[in-house]
Amino acid sequence: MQKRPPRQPLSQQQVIDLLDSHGVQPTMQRQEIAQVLFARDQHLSADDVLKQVNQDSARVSKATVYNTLGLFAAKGLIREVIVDPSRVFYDPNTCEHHHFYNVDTGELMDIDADQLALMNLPTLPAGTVADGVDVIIRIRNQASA
Amino acid sequence: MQKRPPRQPLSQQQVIDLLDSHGVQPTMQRQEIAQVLFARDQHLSADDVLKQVNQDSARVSKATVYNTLGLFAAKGLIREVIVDPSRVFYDPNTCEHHHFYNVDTGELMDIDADQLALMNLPTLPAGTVADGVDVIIRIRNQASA
DNA sequence: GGGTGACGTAGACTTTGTCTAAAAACTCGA
DNA sequence: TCGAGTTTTTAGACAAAGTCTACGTCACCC
Repeated sequence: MQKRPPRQPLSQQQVIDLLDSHGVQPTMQRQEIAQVLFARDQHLSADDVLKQVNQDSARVSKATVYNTLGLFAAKGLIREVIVDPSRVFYDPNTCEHHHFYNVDTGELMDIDADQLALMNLPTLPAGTVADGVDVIIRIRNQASA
Repeated sequence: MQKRPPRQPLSQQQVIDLLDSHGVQPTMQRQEIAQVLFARDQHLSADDVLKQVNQDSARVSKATVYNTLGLFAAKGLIREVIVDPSRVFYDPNTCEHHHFYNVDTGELMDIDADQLALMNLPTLPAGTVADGVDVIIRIRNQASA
């Protein structure tokens, strides 16, 4: 768990420091991807990242986007959010928090940890350690069937 | 929410009644699929169901398996569980409960609702209604990195 | 210069799931 | 029983997300 990072576009130096501090070599491609991820408080799929990174002619390959997102997640820079069977979202907010997921629109919204408390965490199965707790509140638009 | 259904293999009549009572026409294929789903307390992917239904020469097509699982979920017979980016699991237990998901093994285990309480449900975004709450506790094997 | 290791890449490939068009199976009244 | 209309099933084509492979490039170090 780390402090919530700032949400204005980061300077190149800030991005480099961020990567460095998580033990990630700050290559050009990784910096580009980090810029996109941390530019604003948003939840992006791999494909979103791929499109945004490549929209103004800077070219990063699909394989690199997937590799990098996996690396960032493994290093704790971002968090995978699994709510939609068709794709994984990546969340630059690594503070403890949870999610609303609008089934109709595909929209994903944060819920601050202090808005939703969990009581009585159950004992884990023997030989296992906790890796994280995800709470997803699925919502629908009122009008929809 | 309904009572937890029995978990011994169901008689054909029980299956027919179960489908009927949820407003699902009990065709042969749907009965076969329901038998597999409700045979034991287990979480199956669509592919698991497809294989089990077809293992002893009874033939149900892929399209029908997917259609039927979707129908059963829509009618509240089973519940979709989204924990793994690569596939959806179907849970015959529709009582309120949550899940452990072992990231190392892919194993999915139930947590009874009374083992884990949620406090302070946050207010929903305007114009939306709740559709369900999923809590997933991700766990790893102790030995693994 | 030449070796080494980390990184990036294109494109083929895999897997999960959806779609389409047609066939088969029920329903129900006459 | 016939036949029209509806529902269900089907094979196979298709789509999308993600992975893999084999190679290319670059930095570093001797």
